[in-house]
Amino acid sequence: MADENFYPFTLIESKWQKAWADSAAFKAQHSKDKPKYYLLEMFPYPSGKIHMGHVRNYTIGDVAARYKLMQGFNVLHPMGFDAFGQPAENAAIKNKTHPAAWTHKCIDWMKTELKRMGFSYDWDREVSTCAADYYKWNQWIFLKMFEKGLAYKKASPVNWCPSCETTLANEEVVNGGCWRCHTAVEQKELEQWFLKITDYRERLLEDLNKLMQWPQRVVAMQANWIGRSQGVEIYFRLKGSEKIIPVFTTRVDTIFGATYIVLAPEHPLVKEMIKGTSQGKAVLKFIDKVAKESKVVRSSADVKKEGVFTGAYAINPVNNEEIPIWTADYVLMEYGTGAIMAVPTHDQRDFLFAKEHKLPMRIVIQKSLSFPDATQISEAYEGDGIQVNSGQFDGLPNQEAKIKIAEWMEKSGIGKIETHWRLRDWLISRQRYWGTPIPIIYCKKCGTVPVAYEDLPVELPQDVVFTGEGGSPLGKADKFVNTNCPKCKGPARRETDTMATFFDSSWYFLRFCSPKFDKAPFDKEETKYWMPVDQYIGGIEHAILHLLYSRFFTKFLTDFGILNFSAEDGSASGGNEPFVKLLTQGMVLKDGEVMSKSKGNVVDPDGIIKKYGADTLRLYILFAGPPQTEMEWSDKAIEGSFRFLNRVWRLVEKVTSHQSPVTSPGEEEKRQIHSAIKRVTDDIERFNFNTAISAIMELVNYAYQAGPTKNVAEAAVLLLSPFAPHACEEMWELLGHSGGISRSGWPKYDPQVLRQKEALVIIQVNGRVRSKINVAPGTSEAKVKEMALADGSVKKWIEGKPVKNFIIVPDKLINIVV
RNA sequence: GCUGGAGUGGCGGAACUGGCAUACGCGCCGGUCUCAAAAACCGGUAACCGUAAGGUUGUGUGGGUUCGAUUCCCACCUCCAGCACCA
Repeated sequence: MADENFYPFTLIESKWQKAWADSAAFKAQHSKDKPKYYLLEMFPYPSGKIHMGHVRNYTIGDVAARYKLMQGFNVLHPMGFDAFGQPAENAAIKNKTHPAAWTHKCIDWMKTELKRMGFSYDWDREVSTCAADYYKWNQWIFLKMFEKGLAYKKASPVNWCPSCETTLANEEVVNGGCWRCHTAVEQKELEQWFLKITDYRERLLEDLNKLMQWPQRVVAMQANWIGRSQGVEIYFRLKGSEKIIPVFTTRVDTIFGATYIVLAPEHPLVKEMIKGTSQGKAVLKFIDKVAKESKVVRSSADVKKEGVFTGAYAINPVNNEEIPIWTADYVLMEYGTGAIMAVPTHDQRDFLFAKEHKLPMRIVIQKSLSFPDATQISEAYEGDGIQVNSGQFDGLPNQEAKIKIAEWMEKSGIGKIETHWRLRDWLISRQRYWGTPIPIIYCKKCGTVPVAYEDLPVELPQDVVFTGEGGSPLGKADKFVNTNCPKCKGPARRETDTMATFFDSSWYFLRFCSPKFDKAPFDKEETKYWMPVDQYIGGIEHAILHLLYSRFFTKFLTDFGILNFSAEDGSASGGNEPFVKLLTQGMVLKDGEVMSKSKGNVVDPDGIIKKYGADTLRLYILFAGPPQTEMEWSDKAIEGSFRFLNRVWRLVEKVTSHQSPVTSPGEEEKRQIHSAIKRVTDDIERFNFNTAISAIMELVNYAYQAGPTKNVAEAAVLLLSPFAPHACEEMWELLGHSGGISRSGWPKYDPQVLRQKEALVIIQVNGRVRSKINVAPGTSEAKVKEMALADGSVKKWIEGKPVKNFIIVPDKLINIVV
């Protein structure tokens, strides 16, 4: 936009982008003379264009990075691309190009766009996960895990997306569907590679306590996902047999109220126990029916619980009671032991089921002195109380009984105190081409053999055909598949699955510390200096997946002796927690909805940059609201940010062109400047960028009202520079400075200046504001009291009423109670 | 159901440890400049009563603590997000 009414942002922005690149202004170097600050934003998947979500994420990070740089920190602020993944493959099938070509084109374009935003990245450290010198180290890490038994292959039912034609990790199944295409996920029995993340479940849970500076909800989500539950595994015996049915419960205090047992329809014992009984046919029919139901339907809460009696009985080991064994769809094979003891009086699901099928009930926890009959109750009582009908445990509070019963059962050998976890091992095999080949060779003689370290990388072959007709494309690349066994040198076949891309992103923050290191995934000395990441910024959608996996990687790499760093203050991350502080930014909405092509409500950053410049876009996206919350994009409101930049520009013009006399700054002006410095500094520290910007606006408004001076202009430009760096560099130069604004130091405020000459004291009568008076700071209470009582409008309110009390907050407020 | 969060003008939002509710911006209204417009600059803008001075009400709802509550406590409502027949 070449309009004389507006400042020439197009020229200015390209000028400074070039200047920063030419002078390597943001190059990070290991140095001992300055404190380090590692600021990281989640790297993007190179889908082509950047969207407003990227703009917001990276602008938040850039302000923090530039601010820390001005404060004199040695800032590491890198950027790269999470470049493997399925969209590239889909694009290849559709456009008849190669995934590599498509990806590289996207990366080039995204880089151009990121540079156009003026982000202060050290581009010398750029990494792409699809580059052989990156994924080589994926393979290297995998081999280490294989050696230590953390990577293993096993046949098991796995999540299968029929549309993507690949397996999925549990973390990638969202509401029973594929996280990417939402197709309903099926179960399939396959032999697949897993990572033993369950070995780290205790530490992954325990160390959440160290993450004091993470959003609580992310910590809660991870704890939830890991899902520890403590209880007792109870051994019921099948009547007329030596077979044991283990049952897991967190409420062992209710064991004396167990009136029946329920097995999941898939439970292997079910088919065995019905052999030759009259119930056999009905049970088989039921099992068959459940098997046909999809997982989604079966787990929806409002569906009525169904089940049938198996005809068999179990012996409750605490009282040798015979209780019937049922099978029902509300018991899941995947959780616990696939069998439950049912206590209808103290579990609502059991209650509903027992009522429906007229099964017996017995109260064993009494909530008050009144003792309802089990036939009278209308719902299960799940709260605390006193044990009844519980043998030698009668009369104990149930929480106490829980411990005593568990200990007693363990001692008597009829149960075992156990901890159950929700977290499962991480399935990483993908039947896809565009990923890291798993460095394993299958030999008829030697079995599963790892590729030798010196033979890495196992390169992805380029000449592969993409038909989109299913099956792993690598499986059809004979040249790739057929190889020799590293051990016996005989003919062998390569693994044709590739790694899930979350493997790639689980350690890229370590690679950034030494992106060109060629002896290991990273240089231990460099990670020791730069790690942990001081501030990590990204979307909430990674609260579980990426953040949990990265924590896992950091822990085992430390255990392997490959990684070694400690947090400087020791508090946030006493070692092996990768991210000290986490900020999850909110989404950018338009018309109350997420921007999407199908809804036609996408605002393209490119168009905004053309119209107003990158500085305006940066400023607006931060000014619209706090970074953690959702923001509503407004085409109208962004003009306010543009107007403001022009207003600052004209302020600088006035100061430089009119040669306004350099007067020594007045008291009030100094106070305004220092107050703004304090507010902006405090707000940036807390990531309250929206209020930081409004503080600068107030300073500029003051300058217009009081008459602009060089002092005010310089302060405003310095404070604004992390937000609108191009315009501020230019204005800084116009104001007669050289050497770049990012090296000019962050302004400091003087608390002395902030001390006011006069304090405004609010006078309240009975808690309501009635008047205001100015007093000298530190005026005695007696004097203030006297002044308040003498105030005309106050007199009116206290007339004829006895004053009961005075509340005085020095230099701030006085409340007269009448 | 459990977990985490949010509810403030016409709109986005502010109020850091209880002390002037609505800063800053958008929008709207008025003015200055101009032949006119754009741009800019200045002023006004929670609701209600009042010409005004001034007053009353007001931060999802209902209670409580306090001299004083958007802020703390209790109960509830609504919305968002995550998990969930988890035994």
